[in-house]
Amino acid sequence: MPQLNGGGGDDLGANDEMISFKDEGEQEEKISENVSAERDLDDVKSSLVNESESSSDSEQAERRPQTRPDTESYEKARDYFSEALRRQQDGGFFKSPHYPGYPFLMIPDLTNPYLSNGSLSPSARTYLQMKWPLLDVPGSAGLKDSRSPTPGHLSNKVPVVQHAHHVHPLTPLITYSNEHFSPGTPPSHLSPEILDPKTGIPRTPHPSELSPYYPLSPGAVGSIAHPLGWLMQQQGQPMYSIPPGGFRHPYPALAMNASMSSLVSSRFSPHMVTPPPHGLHQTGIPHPAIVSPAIKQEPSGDMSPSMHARKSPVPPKKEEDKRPHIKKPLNAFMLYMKEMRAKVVAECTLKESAAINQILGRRWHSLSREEQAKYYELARKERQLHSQLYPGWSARDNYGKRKKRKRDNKPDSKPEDFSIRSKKQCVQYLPSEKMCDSPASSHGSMLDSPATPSAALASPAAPAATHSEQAQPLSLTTKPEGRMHHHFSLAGKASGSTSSSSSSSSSSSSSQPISIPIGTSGSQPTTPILTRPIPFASLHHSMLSPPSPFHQAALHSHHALFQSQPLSLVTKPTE
DNA sequence: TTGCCTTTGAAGCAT
DNA sequence: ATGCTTCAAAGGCAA
Repeated sequence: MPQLNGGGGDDLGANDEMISFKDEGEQEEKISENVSAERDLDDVKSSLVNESESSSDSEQAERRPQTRPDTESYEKARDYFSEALRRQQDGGFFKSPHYPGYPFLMIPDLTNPYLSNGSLSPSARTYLQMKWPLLDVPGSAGLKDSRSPTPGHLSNKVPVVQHAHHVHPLTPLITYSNEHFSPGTPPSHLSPEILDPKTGIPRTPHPSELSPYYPLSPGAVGSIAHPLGWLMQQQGQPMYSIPPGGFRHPYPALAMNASMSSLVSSRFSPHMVTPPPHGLHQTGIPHPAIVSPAIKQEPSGDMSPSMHARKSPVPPKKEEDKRPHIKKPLNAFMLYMKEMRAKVVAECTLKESAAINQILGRRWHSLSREEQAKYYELARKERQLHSQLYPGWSARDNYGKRKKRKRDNKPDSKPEDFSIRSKKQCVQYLPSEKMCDSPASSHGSMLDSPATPSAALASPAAPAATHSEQAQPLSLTTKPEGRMHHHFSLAGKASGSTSSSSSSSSSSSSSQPISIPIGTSGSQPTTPILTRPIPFASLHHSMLSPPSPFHQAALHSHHALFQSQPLSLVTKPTE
């Protein structure tokens, strides 16, 4: 029932494909997925790569024959993957926790839908599939830092080792940590130290600095770090070493904290406070979210991180921002990306994030509400955790830290620039996407997604499911033209806008923005900027409680909007 | 070496 | 209240 989609109806059209895909199709999906994925990738790639080389031949050549070192590993991964699939089919894999990581956070919430349900939603399976295979990959081990604890060691069974690019499924929760743990990362005991963003040199923060961000004592904070963080980290970044011991301990604590958050808060402290055994992980580790840019850049070198970090005396540069850079919590899609990226990467040789992200975006849309709901909830939890960890933090703190986006360029960039940038015109691949996952891509999900989250918020566990049910139908309706739902904010994004304009212009579309194949073919043209019909958020907020009615209403409105002005392309004038 | 590209979502800011 | 902007991850690529 949850998935009305089955009945989906017309709208599903797009969705249908996807859904079917996922559901039982998973197995098939895998198979087909590989194919499709490759195609998608190829398409994307070609598009991205650009016009210059478009020949399919070349593509193929690229794919297979090339035996890049990476490729090999990927290949292996694939093999494993296949095996994994088979196994899964057998059911073996399912047993393991869907989200290995979740448990940590969610432990408190055993009831939590994610975990609780033994049954994995199709998507969940997917996750596993992806994850496991990768995890298993022996070859990948090589990638990882030798120092990293052996997989077995780390987790019972969960092979933590992944391809360098692969992120542990759990990562999401840990996300904060990624960079943190980079090789250069200071030893845990140093945790209190904060690297200077610019220099990368560790410095000791003033208490005052910390206070806002670290409600807990610094040490405490370290303990807070997401347990998985370590795992994740290393996965992502081969180098940073995971303290062998560090790992486990923290988890429990973390788990409690994270999920329990408010409830457990009291407990929380005690755990945190606990002195770290080795000094590392528990206390020593800075929360993942706190990142110093410098760290990232550190060459993953070989040096043991600890040595490194400490090396630099830390000339406190405190000036500008003393505050450690606390990253934003990942949103649902980002979490999804983290998980799936590995899979996508494994499926094809493509490594470009841009291309991969496009694919992921499509897939995201193709996910069923339930599946998406999971991520939304996860994201919600993550935000919650984040807020707890960093009560004073606000997204705005990070504003301006990230280099500037193109936005800066925008002004500069004139039409000409567009052409330049146009390198990736989305439009190009739109057509190709056809197959892809998602025609639906843009449209339907948009509605859902927002909805879901809200629902989730309303009631963490239940809502998701419920919501999904309702959402699905709705989404169905919405579907198509909807692409627009997309983040129109893109308009805002300079890049998007610019490119879009360029693309549109190139394709001639400013006038016909909609040239985009709405339903099937098109996925989202990044280029065209659509106007957003209704702020979902607002709707949700207001209507959290009444799900169905609300959704419908929302849909309708969306629909209406869409139809009325389905895609209004906004060419984003560069400012 | 740095930033772009690309995706969606969340949050903040501006109007 | 609405819309726009920035940032989150990630990794190849371009300048």
